[in-house]
Amino acid sequence: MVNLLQTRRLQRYRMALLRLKKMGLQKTFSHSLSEETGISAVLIRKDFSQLGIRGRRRGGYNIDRLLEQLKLIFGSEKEQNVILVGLGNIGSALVKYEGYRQGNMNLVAAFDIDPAKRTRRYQVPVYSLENLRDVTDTFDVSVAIMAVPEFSAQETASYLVENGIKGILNFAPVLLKVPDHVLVNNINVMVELERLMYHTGIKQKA
Amino acid sequence: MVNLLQTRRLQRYRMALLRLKKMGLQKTFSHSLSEETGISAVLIRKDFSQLGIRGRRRGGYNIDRLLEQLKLIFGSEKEQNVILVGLGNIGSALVKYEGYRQGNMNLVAAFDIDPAKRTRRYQVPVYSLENLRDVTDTFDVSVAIMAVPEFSAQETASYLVENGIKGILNFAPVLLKVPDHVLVNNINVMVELERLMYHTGIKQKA
DNA sequence: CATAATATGTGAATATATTCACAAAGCAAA
DNA sequence: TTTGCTTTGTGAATATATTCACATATTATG
Repeated sequence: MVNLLQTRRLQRYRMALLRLKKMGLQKTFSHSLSEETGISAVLIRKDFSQLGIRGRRRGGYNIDRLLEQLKLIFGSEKEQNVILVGLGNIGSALVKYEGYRQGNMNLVAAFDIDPAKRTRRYQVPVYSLENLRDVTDTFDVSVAIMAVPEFSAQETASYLVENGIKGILNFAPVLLKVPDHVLVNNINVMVELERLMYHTGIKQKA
Repeated sequence: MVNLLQTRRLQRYRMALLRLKKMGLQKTFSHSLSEETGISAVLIRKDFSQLGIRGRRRGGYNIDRLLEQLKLIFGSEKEQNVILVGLGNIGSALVKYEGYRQGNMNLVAAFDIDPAKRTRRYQVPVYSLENLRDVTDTFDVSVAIMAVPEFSAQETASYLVENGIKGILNFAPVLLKVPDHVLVNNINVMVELERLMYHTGIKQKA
């Protein structure tokens, strides 16, 4: 019912709506949202319409109601637990990050092969991957952030999947081979930078 | 000529090719690349064809030649300089990151408003944003990584643009308003996590 | 040299996503 | 209550991306 492209947009709507709400607004219009999100007004209306969210022909959309309905669609009233694997540069940054709560998430544990990393210096307990199953069982975790080096990425991913992980946020620049029921989202800083380089380069030539 | 969708794929090809090369292979086939990248073989051939890259009707594609041609298309033989703005959690991780060189990039300086951050503890000099123009002029920088808090993101972005930045890799969860000639790429960890949550949730219900 | 096998290359068909164009609803004001 | 303006909601048209189907080139082999 809701496809991948849409989820991305829905989140943009949500973020924009939260911003507008914080500014004290109570209602909004497809055009304002468009302004705020960069998504065309028609498309916004189509999305809402398709999701069964309806506005008023002149009064626009009620922000609170909208947020509520988006929350329903995104599901997960209850907080969801996440784990983090790999405490390198990116991993350590993510363990210090404080925004999980805001997104209704909770980072419950981190994992690293290096015993030196497994100290109490971090905000969450750090374990060896051997303890993975314990943690996933205890906290009912199905999503993992994976910030491990490229060479061990596939192995780690397979291990995570074996132990019940169904969603992986992967920072390694490799295409992970996982079963169909597992979803991988990739974040690759270098790739994004290179794309910028390429396009600024093009502009110079033109 | 090369659209945004394609650049993403081209980079995947490049990464996969580098991997294959490292494994000692000299030639490859659209099917192998498909296996490696998750992109369909036909689409790969179409892409190559459209870019004027031709293989042999039976021998497949020569990896070195392919890489060379991709490099030509991506342009930028010469190293490009990048700056980093904001030394919070993510910023500090990115300043420590060592992979820029590999992508033919060079992180030349970082910026932060907090004077305490402007020490020599980091691998690159850290300045106040007042010195931005000096740095961009000296190093001919047109791309910036922006890892600043949400509330100052728009302001920072505008300032960067005023000072000649044409590409921004933005980690703040806001849609930046920039002139048409500026390209923004967003990376948002929370959004990606939420999408995973959403989809693993769906699977549970189904 | 003929034949079989393998991959590429590409026009046509299909699928997907987005915009256009406009009717219908709702509010405001005369 | 009528008129006019605004904004939603949506079928149809367009644009974009991907796959199908197959002709064509190339190599290997008997």
